[in-house]
Amino acid sequence: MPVQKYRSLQIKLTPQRLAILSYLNGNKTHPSAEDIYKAVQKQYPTMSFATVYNTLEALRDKGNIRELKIDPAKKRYDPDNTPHHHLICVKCNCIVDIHEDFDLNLPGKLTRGFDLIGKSIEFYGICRKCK
Amino acid sequence: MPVQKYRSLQIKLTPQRLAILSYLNGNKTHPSAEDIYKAVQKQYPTMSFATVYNTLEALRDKGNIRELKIDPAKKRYDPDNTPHHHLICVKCNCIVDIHEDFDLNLPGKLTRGFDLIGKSIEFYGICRKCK
DNA sequence: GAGCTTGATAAGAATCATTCTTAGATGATA
DNA sequence: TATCATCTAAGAATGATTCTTATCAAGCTC
Repeated sequence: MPVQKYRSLQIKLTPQRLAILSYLNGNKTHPSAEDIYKAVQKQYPTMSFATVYNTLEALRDKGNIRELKIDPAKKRYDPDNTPHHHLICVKCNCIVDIHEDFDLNLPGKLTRGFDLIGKSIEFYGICRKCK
Repeated sequence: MPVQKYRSLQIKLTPQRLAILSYLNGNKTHPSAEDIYKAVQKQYPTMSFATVYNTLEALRDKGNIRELKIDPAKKRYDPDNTPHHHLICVKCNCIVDIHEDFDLNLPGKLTRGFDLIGKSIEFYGICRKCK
């Protein structure tokens, strides 16, 4: 596992954190804290939920992962921090990435004095499995 | 209050429900369950949280309100069920409606076998107050 | 390398929004 | 008005997340 790669995160690299980073690296499944806990626990049986949450919070604050507001029941995390959008199944809540750059700008008269930061588009539908 | 207007909802119209509907009618603030509870409690001191949730669930299932997934800490409800998007302050979580029809289509090759239902665009920024 | 300081970990308690349960009350309809 | 399905209220239960506390480890300074 390329520890080097994580140096730039500027957070202390402990074995638990490396295990979480390794699980997230290249992961396309948008896991919840519980998903991550369960996966990493196999390797570190003493892993605690608090460590998972602390690490995710640190990574989010460093801009390394995105916290998704898609599932009202729980937070989900997106390790892919290139700009992209999501296609979500309204039945099973599964999420698929959409790597397409939509040329979309908010007309100046509608910004209501906001300093704009970004945008996010969610498409809703029913996935193949749920049909 | 136009009780007539709510007949089409096909739900039993009790005083508590009418109070909730009246609070929601024309409301542009995207309230949480707690906001609604607090507001309606003034009129009905015996109102319970369960009634608020039950009513919101019924209204949502009838398509009369939208449940917003914008705030990870709590559900928020949008009484405006005409198609529109949102502009959200990342600091105070305030939400402003954007009534602009963006011509936005997901290319067929990206649908991954989903039956598409709809889309939702969120713009993020910092509002005038929070600057 | 020893000691120090800061931050991380583990375990469980605490919190908070939401959902469930139950018994009793009320609206809708004929 | 009688019937019945549904609603209400109160509080318990749930479940994700956050907080607390006591250790422990990493990385710096000397």
